[in-house]
Amino acid sequence: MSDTVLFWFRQDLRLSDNPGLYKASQSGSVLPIYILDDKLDIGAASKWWLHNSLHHLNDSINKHLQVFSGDSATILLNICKSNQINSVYWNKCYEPLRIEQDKKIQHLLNTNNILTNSFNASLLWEPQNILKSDSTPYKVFTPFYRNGCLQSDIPREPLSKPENIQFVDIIDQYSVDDLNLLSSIPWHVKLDQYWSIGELAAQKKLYNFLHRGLSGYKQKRNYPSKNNVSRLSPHLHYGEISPNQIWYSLSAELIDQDGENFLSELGWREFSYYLLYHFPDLPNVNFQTKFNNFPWKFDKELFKAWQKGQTGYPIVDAGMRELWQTGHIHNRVRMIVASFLVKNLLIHWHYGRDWFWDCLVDADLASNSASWQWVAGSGADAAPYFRIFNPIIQGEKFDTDGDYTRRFVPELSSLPNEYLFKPWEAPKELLEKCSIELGSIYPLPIVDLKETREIALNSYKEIR
DNA sequence: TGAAATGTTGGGGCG
DNA sequence: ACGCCCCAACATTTC
Repeated sequence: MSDTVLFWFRQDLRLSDNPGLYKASQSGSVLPIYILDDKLDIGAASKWWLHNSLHHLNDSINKHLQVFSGDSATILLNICKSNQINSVYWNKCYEPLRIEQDKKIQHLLNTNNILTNSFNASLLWEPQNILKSDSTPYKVFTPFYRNGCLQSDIPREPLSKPENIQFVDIIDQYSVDDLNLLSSIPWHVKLDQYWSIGELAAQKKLYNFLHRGLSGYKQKRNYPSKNNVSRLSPHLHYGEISPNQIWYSLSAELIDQDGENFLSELGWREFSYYLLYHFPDLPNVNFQTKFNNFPWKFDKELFKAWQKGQTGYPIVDAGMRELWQTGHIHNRVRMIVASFLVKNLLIHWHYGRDWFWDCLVDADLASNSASWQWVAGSGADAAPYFRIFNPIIQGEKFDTDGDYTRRFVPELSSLPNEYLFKPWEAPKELLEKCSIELGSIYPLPIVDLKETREIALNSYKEIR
């Protein structure tokens, strides 16, 4: 007769390559739980994903998942006490709030004679292990990745799914639906058609990407109408797949230029978590403090136009509408819409951060914070502030055939490529022929690119 | 993982 | 043949 141990699912909603679950299953019968902690801030689209992911997880363990909501520490202690459990397993999270919480939980449980066992299941390299020779953290990606990560221990090899886990149940618990992760307004139903959720879906998506998307990745990943990006980010966020599984899925012959480039994107994910770990203010505070004096403007109407995809710049609007419709934006287009918000509308990156947080199915504190700071120019190893994307040129360059823009801005679909990214320059007759009335069916540009670019550059001069 | 301004070069038209 | 201008094409600098 083995003891019952508790396994606490968090951002690791999978059975394969799950070090905590693997160990737990070797130590006794497993009580698998999920707690929706009331201190966690989760965006609406991400809640939708979580709702579905928990259902998939529950199905994969024959409905043994026990679900709770409230204060993690209190709940854990209560479960352990009322079920005579004296050992708890979980995989670590690396966000500041979690780190702080976990420390307290560990202390609380230990002082109640309950053992705690935690593992790394979500990072290839733990942030505290990668430091410069002067034992301070890296602040630039390339040396972090090349000299730090790649010269350090090779990533842990993925574990198989534990066999024959003995699950135990308790009575009187919530079901996944009781967590109320879905909004009562069914706005999220539109997302259903775009995503398959859960561990199996993540594995399939990786497999498809390796066979159909990886070849030519380095160059083709910049084109939003091509299928050369993995779209694994939401699966990674909830740990339906581990970075280790992705890392080791590239066999030696796949590690060419394209493969290296793809793996380095995992490196950027590591870098974001690394920065967040060493600089816990990253989500809120400019990494480069000189940006604290930047003369941001805030115009509610301009911001709304950006959110709704009504800026009058087709590639920007396509991106913002992709976000609203699908919960996702292609990475190239993320940079374009973000640059437009921060450098043409001169709106603080916090506003963009918050909108993305609510709308993205892959909303992730580390990646979202680091990436907005990158675009704004305020981050570590960020894009220089004066690098300002021109949405016309970016559209012409990266959506050459216009397929992406036409898909999300259908009111312009009959416009020839020549004018697709600058419809206000099209001859009157052509616009009429295409039934496009600018200012009603599609907006005129809400700001002038040249003018706002000048203001942005002059503002930057002020803070230098 | 920029874009615009400025500088340089070289071919062709022309007197 | 030569100088001059124009300007596209490319390179470099600047923001």
